[in-house]
Amino acid sequence: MGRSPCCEKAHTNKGAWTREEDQRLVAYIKAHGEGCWRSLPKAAGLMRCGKSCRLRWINYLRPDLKRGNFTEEEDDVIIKLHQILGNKWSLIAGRLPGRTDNEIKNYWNTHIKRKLLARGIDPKTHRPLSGAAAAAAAAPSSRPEDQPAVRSSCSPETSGACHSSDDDDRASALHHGGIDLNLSISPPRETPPPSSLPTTTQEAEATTSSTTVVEWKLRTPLKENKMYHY
DNA sequence: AATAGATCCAACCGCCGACTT
DNA sequence: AAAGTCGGCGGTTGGATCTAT
Repeated sequence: MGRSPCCEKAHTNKGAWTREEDQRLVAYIKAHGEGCWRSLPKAAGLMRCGKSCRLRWINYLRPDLKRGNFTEEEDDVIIKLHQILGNKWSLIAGRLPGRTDNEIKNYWNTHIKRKLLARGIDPKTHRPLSGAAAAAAAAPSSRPEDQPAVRSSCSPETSGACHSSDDDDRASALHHGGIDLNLSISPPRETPPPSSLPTTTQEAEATTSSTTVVEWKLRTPLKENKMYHY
């Protein structure tokens, strides 16, 4: 069946959000709450697609976001959950308060894949790599991006079946992988726990209240929010 | 200092399932 | 039952930034 576009593309902004747009979106959601994303842009005076507003709010402006570098503990949780759930980033994010699916997905693709390869573990199956592959992955000069299976873990022709085959592998991976699966999964929480440690002074201040977080985000130029892990 | 290549991540795209008409 | 709407998800991309030469 045909499907109409989610918005009038000719009259919507695209690309990076401006501070003013952020302010409008935050102000609107503060006043009216989340929901009805389709009508939100017009109501909030934004020339944006509703989907774009939702994404911006969920991935960046939401006051309960943790932000900052991932901890070793979070790394382990992500790895273990990925072994069980596969690329179900939203489910994984649901177990990591303050983290978004997009953030975890990016972090997986840029850091954890590499980390697992360095350990000689296939990030897709969580099984030990074959000898040659492991050697290649462990070689200092070989970056994970150079491994075809890494850049596109699911080829276009297999993407549909990607998860199911993963799921098949996953059960046996529980026995073959070198990962401790003693993971106690707590129910998803609505708000971040008090132990959500900020990683910067700014964040430490920001975590004092949701409002403060939003205000800090709006004060801070977009690119200064970028965090690198060198 | 210049610049080419590598890396990171915010944002977009298209698809899907649930729900409504 | 069919068609349309909407929110949500995962994959991908483009541009900014960093690093190496």
